[in-house]
Amino acid sequence: MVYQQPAYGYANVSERARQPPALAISTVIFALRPDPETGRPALWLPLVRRIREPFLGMWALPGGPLGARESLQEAAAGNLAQTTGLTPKYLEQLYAFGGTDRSPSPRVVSIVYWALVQPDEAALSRQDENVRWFRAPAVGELAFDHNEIVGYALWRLRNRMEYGSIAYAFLGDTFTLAQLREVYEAVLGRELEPANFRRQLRAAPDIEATDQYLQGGRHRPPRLYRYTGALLSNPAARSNPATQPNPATEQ
Amino acid sequence: MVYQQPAYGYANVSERARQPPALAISTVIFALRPDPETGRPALWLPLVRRIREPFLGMWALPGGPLGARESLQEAAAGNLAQTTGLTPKYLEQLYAFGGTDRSPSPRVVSIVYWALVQPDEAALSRQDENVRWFRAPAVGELAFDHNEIVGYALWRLRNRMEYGSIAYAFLGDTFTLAQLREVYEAVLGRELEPANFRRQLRAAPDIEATDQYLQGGRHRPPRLYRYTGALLSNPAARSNPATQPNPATEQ
DNA sequence: TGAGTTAGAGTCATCCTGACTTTTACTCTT
DNA sequence: AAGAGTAAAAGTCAGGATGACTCTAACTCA
Repeated sequence: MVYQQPAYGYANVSERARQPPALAISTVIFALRPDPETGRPALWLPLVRRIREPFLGMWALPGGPLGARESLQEAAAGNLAQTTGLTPKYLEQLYAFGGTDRSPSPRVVSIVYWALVQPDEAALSRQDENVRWFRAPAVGELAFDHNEIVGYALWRLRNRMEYGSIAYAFLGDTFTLAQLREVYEAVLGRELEPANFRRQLRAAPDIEATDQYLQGGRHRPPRLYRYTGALLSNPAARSNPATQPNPATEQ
Repeated sequence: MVYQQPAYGYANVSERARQPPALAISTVIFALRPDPETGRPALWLPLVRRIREPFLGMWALPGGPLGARESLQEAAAGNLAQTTGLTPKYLEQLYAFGGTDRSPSPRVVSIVYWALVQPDEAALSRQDENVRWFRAPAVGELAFDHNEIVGYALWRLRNRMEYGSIAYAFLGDTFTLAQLREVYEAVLGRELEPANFRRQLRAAPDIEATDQYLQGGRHRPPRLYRYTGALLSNPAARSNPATQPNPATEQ
């Protein structure tokens, strides 16, 4: 509205903005760990403590700058490994947050990723003075607009769960149907009928029964299953719509 | 993996990267206009011609830099109005593209939005030597990675259409059920049963029958309807999951 | 050996969906 | 003025999916 500006020009970015906004990559990490009260699997996420101003001492999402030779995805993965020691099974872009008032003085645009890790991996992760796991969604007051970001990530997680193959990212290579159901229950926040859940999963195409059973329980040993489908849904990984035939012209 | 880096530090961005990546905002705009062959509504999108290197002369998505006092959303809307003269009814973030090789030399991270406009508005939009509408998905070879971006936007549009209240963004304030069905057909690329479509829409909560009828056709005049629900689903606009009651503990 | 526990299969009424038919209300042509 | 043409709107029906529930199988522990 103010600028007299040619139609399109990346090259112009630095000409105009004296202080171009800084770019940061952050990640919301989710894992299932037992609830201290009920003992049942529940959602947790790790946060790191700010060791400099602004918001010094407060908890925040792990993150950092974008390396010159890293893609956004690589930056998220790399920074995650550094700050928390985690290498997630699932890592996908969540949203780019770029409000003008989300950080004092130098303006920061954050591209936020969200990750899902398996419980055993989560148990290995570093935990010290500056890294701690919190039970979602009760994470207290966070630095910047990170409460809003965590809320949005939770919403997306639940949304994806309803029509997506995302639950398997919380689990190991093989799993019982009860374990898979507990993932759904923990994320969706409600109980599911075990019998109906089993029926639906038997109809799912890319879940495959192994010939192994999980021993050790005080009851009939459950069969182990394996997921054979794909997990990620990046723009690069999606099926290409442009090459699909037009059904309206067929038949 | 290489950097020795404190846990979290936005302030570090400029210390390390000598040339911090430039930030650009682009938008994929969709509108329904008649197909020149069949005359039925089809998907179109406007592109602008590059007037400088790189990719000089090629078609590209409208876009530009991020103003210092603009949010990302405002930047997308403002740039849209400048380059194409459009003020979309629906405007939402699509994805942030940040591969290291998507633009020659200075590296550019693009935060891409997607917009839906009504046909009458689209007809008003500027169209000249440097702005032209293309029939999706046949847009030819575009600058940068914009073919990939358009493909992803199309995929998202179809995905949203299946369980979303997005179709109304293509239409005016009131519309007939046949018009709404044509929107679905154009986007999904297949024909729908008019009778079943009607039944489903009668069951939808936020679609409301007016007492007006569209005259002028050579047949029984159809009733006009109005959409009363919300369109956008930004992180800010979503319903907050943390405040929702837990269904498992009810009843 | 029997009680306890969960796995896993099966039953049944109900809702939703796709495919189709019928009736209504308008315009255009003869 | 009457009938043909067209699309709107309502109705019908079979099949599939879903939610709630019951019953049997297979293990462990006291």
